[in-house]
Amino acid sequence: MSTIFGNKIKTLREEKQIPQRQLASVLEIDTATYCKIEKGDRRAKREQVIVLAELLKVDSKELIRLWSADKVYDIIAEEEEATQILNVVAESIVEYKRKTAKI
Amino acid sequence: MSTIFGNKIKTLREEKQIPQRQLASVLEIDTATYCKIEKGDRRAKREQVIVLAELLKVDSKELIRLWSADKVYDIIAEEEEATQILNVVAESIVEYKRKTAKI
DNA sequence: TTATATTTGCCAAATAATGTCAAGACTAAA
DNA sequence: TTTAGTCTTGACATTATTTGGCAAATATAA
Repeated sequence: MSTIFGNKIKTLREEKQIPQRQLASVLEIDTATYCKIEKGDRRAKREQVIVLAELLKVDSKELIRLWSADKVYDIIAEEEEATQILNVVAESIVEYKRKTAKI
Repeated sequence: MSTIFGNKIKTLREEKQIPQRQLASVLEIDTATYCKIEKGDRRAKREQVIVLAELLKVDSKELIRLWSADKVYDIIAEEEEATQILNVVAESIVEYKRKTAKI
C-alpha cells in the first residue's frame, strides 16, 4: 500500500517526539494498529485523520489530501496509464463543475 | 457511483444495437448485474472490462482507463479539494518514476 | 540486562462488494 | 389493450476485503 500519508504523520510525530502509543491512545486503537497506519498496512479512518491533524498540529485539509492521495495512488499504481487516468478524472471534475454551475 | 465507464459502454452498445442480454451472457452474469454496471450501481471486474472491449470493438486500454477513472472519481468526489488530491498523486507518480529510473 | 518502543503475523469481527431472483417499468408491435 | 422483449430496481444471500486486537518478535535506549 501507498505511504504518502503514513510517512507524513510519521515525520510529524518524530519531529514532535511523540510515541506511537500516545497517538494510538487518543485514537483508541492498539499501538500495533497505529503502527500499521504509519507503515501503510492499514488505512486510517477519516475521523482519525482529523484527530491526528489536531494532535500533530497541522491543517486537517492537508492530511486529508495526502490520505486521499494514498487511496487514489493504490488504484492507479497498478495500471499502465496512470497519468492518463488522472487526466480523465480531472476532465470529469471540470465537466461536473461546468454543469452544476448552470443551476 | 460514477458513470464514466457505464455511459461509455452503454453508448457503444447502443450504437451497435446489441441487447444487454447478449453482453451479459458472454460475461456470464445476470442481465440485472450487467444493467447495474452500465448504470454505475456495480463495478465491472477488470477481466470483464477486457472482454467488453473485445465485444464492443474498442481499445481495451481506453476502457480500462475509464473504468479506473470511475474508481478514482468515487474516492475524491466526496472531498473538497479533489483537484489538489490529483496533483499530489501526479507528483507521487513522477517521484516514483524518478527513483526507479535510477536503478 | 531491563525497560520502552516499534513492528509483524495471524485470527476474528466488521464492513463493503458482488450476483441473483423476483417484480416492476418502459417500449414497440400487433 | 394485450403481448413480447428489454431494461431497471430492490431485497437478499454470498463472497471478498478491510479492520483491529492479541501475542510474539524485533529494535532502541538507558
